[in-house]
Amino acid sequence: MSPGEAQAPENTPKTRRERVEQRENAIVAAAHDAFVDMGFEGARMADIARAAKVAEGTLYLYFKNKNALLDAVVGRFYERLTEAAQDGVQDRADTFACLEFLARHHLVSCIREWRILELVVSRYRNLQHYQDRGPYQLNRRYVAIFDSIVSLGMKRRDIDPSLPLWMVRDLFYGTLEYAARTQILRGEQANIAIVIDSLMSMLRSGIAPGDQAAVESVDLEQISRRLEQVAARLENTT
Amino acid sequence: MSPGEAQAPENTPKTRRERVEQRENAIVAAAHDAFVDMGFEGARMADIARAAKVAEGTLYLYFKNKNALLDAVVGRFYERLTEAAQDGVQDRADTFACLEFLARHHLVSCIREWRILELVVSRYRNLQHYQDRGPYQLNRRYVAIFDSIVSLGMKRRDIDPSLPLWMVRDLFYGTLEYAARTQILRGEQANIAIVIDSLMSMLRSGIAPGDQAAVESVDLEQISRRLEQVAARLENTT
DNA sequence: TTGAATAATTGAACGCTATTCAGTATAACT
DNA sequence: AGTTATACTGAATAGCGTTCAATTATTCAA
Repeated sequence: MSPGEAQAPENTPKTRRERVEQRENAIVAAAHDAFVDMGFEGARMADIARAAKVAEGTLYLYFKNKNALLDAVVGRFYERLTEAAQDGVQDRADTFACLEFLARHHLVSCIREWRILELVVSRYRNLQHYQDRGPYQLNRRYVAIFDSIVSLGMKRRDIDPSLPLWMVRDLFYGTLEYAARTQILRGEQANIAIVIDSLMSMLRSGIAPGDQAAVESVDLEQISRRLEQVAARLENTT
Repeated sequence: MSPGEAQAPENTPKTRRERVEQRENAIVAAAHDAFVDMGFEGARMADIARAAKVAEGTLYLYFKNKNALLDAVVGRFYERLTEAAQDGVQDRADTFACLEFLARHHLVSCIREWRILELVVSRYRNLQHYQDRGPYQLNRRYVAIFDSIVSLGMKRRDIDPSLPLWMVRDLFYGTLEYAARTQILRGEQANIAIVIDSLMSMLRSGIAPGDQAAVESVDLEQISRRLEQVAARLENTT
């Protein structure tokens, strides 16, 4: 209100909406840290309240219960994930280049925010009514980016259209999640490049050796040409 | 002890060891059902005790705590899984035939005992000290079967030896777990065949269209033979 | 068969944590 | 300033896993 007042939202926000939002952010941030540090069960509502500088009861004015608090934390994770994925895909034309970007992005994000992913895995993957909870829709939105790349790739015949889309998706994200876990368990610094290269290689030509598809189709052409030459000579001779 | 005694362990087992074992089985069975029906958190120790016809305190004589009870339930799951996998692999020579068997076995088992798998995912995948708990070793033993198939496949050059073994493993089991979840979420009856066929196809030749490797290598042989025929005739003629 | 010694079992009591709610303080508006 | 509506508080509640003093069953020597 006072004209010279600098817009410093961190100290004394003026509107009610701002105050509420700021408090919600503080709570979600406190919950994020508590969950990451202690896991879902290990994090106590009392701790979260203290960290957010709020009474325990106040948490329940902002979130129905501990699960809803987790939904909020995980929701923000998916928002970050989706935004970055969208950005990276936009300026890439080639199907496999897009897939490689998405793979690297997913892997790096999963490794960086591994504790969040653990929460997702352990608290959503086993609930019948997961589909009713917030992060489900956000997950759909994230995955939709991948789906559109693959659909387009199938139209372009970069990807075999007879494969079910969901199966390609399960292979892609299933592999990446497992690979991320492997990297985490290994400790050391994670070797992103090897994972991505291997995955892309397997996507392009399977697990058989020597990238046969490419190599042999070259041979095939050469041999075919040679056959025609020989056949032509034979026909000329006789 | 008494000579005419029929071996009926269900009613009045004689030795202490038998009694203890029988009770342990009853407890694990009760825990299994409770976990499957209600999930880990939903299942109450009081319920399990009642179902096993035992006092609550008795559970703690047999298992250190609720987690140890889960370890026992999951341990038995892995034992079943490993035994069947071992059996199926034994009488199969071809690398890809083994992989296909393992894939189908894993997928079918995961779908059949989905609730158990949910427990595994939600309670082990996020613990730092998972490696200390019982089921870790059993999981290793199970996965070792796959590893030995792939290692042998690499020696035989059925599988590209430059791929990291762990990466092939992550692709295999990551894909199958995600695919199992997809099948479960879809409801209906699960379509095992499509999952397995798609996976094997992607393993053999990636996601590119036309199964080129296999098809073209057959063409290659045919053409090569034909070329020799023509060449032979040409040589005879000239 | 006895009876002491040992082992197994019980269930009420404990501690811990998410959640609630009656009471209190703060903001909004006239 | 006074009044109403809104936001906040933290002690009280309830439900669960876990413990342990008391009780019952089993073993085994005499």
